[in-house]
Order: sequence, then C-alpha cells, then structure tokens
Amino acid sequence: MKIGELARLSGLTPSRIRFYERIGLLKTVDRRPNGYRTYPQQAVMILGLITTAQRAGFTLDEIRTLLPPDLEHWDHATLMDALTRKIADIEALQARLAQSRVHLLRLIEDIQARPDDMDCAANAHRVLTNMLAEQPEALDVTSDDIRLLDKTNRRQSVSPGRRKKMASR
Amino acid sequence: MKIGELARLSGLTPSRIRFYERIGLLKTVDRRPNGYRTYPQQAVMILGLITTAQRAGFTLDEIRTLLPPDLEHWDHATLMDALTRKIADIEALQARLAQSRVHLLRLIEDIQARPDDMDCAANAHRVLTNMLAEQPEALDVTSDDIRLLDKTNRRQSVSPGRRKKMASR
DNA sequence: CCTAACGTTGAAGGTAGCTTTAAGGTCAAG
DNA sequence: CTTGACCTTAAAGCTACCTTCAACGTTAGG
Repeated sequence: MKIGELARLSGLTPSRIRFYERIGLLKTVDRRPNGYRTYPQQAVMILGLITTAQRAGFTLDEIRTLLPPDLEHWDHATLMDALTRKIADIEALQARLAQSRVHLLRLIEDIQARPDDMDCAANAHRVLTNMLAEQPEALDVTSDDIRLLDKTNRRQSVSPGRRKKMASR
Repeated sequence: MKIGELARLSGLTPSRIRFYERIGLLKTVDRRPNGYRTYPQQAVMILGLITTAQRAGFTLDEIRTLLPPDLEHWDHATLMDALTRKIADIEALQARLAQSRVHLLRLIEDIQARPDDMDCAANAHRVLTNMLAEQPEALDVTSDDIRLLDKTNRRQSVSPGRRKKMASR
C-alpha cells in the first residue's frame, strides 16, 4: 500500500509518517520502481501502536528505543520497566495536578473571603501576600521525563488561522 | 535594585526577566543614567506572582492579559473566570491521566497473563491486538488551553550536556 | 590601572513534534 | 493531451519559553 492509503487507515498524515521514518522511528520502507514508498499491512498496526504509546505519555525517543525491529519479539524486561516507570511518572503528575487544583480553589476562596471592612485594593494585597507565602515543598518530581500530555495529547495543534480537517482521530 | 539582585531575590535568571519585559509581561522599567534597569521592591512580588501562576498552569499570554498594570486593581470578574476555567482544565487533565494510568496498568496485567500454552511471539500478538482494539471515547477534552505542566513545570529545561545550578524556584 | 563581575543589546539557538512550502516527478481518467 | 490527485525531497516554519552568544559599556575592589 502507498503512503496515502496508510495515512487513511492509520489516521495520520503522510507528512507525519515520513517524519517518523526520517527520525528512525519507522525503519526505511521498500520503494516501488517509481520511488513511491510501499508499506505492508503491518504498518497500520505499528502506527497505531505508536500513537497509543504517545497518548500514554511516551516520547518518540522512548518509543523508538522500546519498539523492537520485529513486532513479535519484544524486550520484555525493558518494556515492563518502561511501563512501570511511566506509571510512576503519571502518578507524580497526578499529585502535582491535585496540588495545583487545591491551590487554585483555595485562591478563589481567599479572594471571596474579603472582610467587610476591607477595600478591594487591600484585599488584593492580602490575597497576594497569602499566596506568595504558601509555597509548600513544591512536590519534588523526581522522574525527569514528564512529557505526558501537553500539545502531544491535545485535540490538535491548530496552525494560526485556519483549521484543517485531517483525520487524526 | 538592579537586575542581578532582583534575579537573586526572585530566583529567576536576568535573561528571563529581560525576556519577560521584552514580551510585554513586565512593563518597561526605569533606567539609571548608565542604562541599567532599576526595579522597585514590588518587582519581586510580581515575578513571584508570575511563576506561581505558571506553576498553576497559566501561559505567559494568559498571565499578561490577567495581570493588571497596578497590583492592587484586578479585573475581578475576568480573574475569577480564568481561575475557574483553569480548574476545569486541570480536572480534564486529571481524567486523562487517570485513564492513561489504568490503560498502562491493564497493559502490564495483560502482558503477564500469557496463557501457559502460548509462546512469547503469539502473546505479543494477542496483547497488541487487545490494546489496539480498546480505544474508548478518548475523553474529549473540550477546553483548548491545556498547557499545564510539561516543560514549564519541569525541574529545569536542561541544555544538552552540562547542567546549570540556577535557582529555578 | 587592571580585572572581575556586572550591565546592555540584538540575534540566534534549542526543544518536541510535526506541518508547510517549494519545486518537482508519476499516474489514471476523460 | 491535459488535468488533478498522488508521490518525492530538502529545508524552513511553527509553538512556548527561554538561554546563549557576541560584542560591547560600567563599576567596584585591590
């Protein structure tokens, strides 16, 4: 199958597939005499695997080191290790998010808790001082590869101006 | 106070402070006759406010539109609105993280649940098929400005090679 | 007077993950 | 024989948030 069909089947754009090949995430594919790339059925599964791994929070670099040349022969130990560490990363992130959330909730409460005898300016100062005072231990996230979510997992990184329809599921 | 001292007090680098000024996040400061920037005490609080807002998930753009020219006079309605929406963003992220987490946990379980009579290659195929089959509704995150965490909230975006010590909090 | 530490600027670089563009070649239908 | 849909490449652009560099001026201390 040609790249366009693979793109349709996988929900990725052709440029993205070529990009993955360029950075060595996909091994170089066979070419037809005319230079067109030609993919085996399995390619759909590989791409599905990659996007799934991305949504789980793996970087393309990580995915590359984990992906075996042959889909049937994985490095079991390394894979399990990576999965386990990624879960730990997620949990660290969850802790930070939870912290940010209560921080914001407390801030809202604090703003609304303006004493009757205080004007807005003074209240602003009170809230500010409170907020800057409470800087807890900032939840030291030990793992360095927090790369979950953000753009990668966003709806679609939309170019300035017009939107594309592009499958992307 | 000069920029170096402000940097020390705030924990930011001078380049970062100048950068903030350049993008209009900080209003242009007074200069001494020699051209050096000179900051009022309040600047420390403003920078603290900015980094705190960043850690809560606000982009510099958002912060700029929220920051009043005068720290005492906020746009109460807009601020509350932004805070509320940011909390909603966080909650959406939390839901996605939770989903990713159970996804990974189930994957681990599935890998380990290899039937005794199945070899590794066949098991790999079984797991892969299972995994690609279960693509739930993907938790439609509605809010578009999910920009929480990631680099911004990372330890320190370390340049390739050597590390710096730079305060950073 | 020299040196080190600080300040200034504009421009360029870096990250991650793509997309877009430019400039072309190929192919099937009408 | 033309049109339009597809394919190719290398290179540049995009986003957000800074850092780094080059080239220079200023200032405090010994």
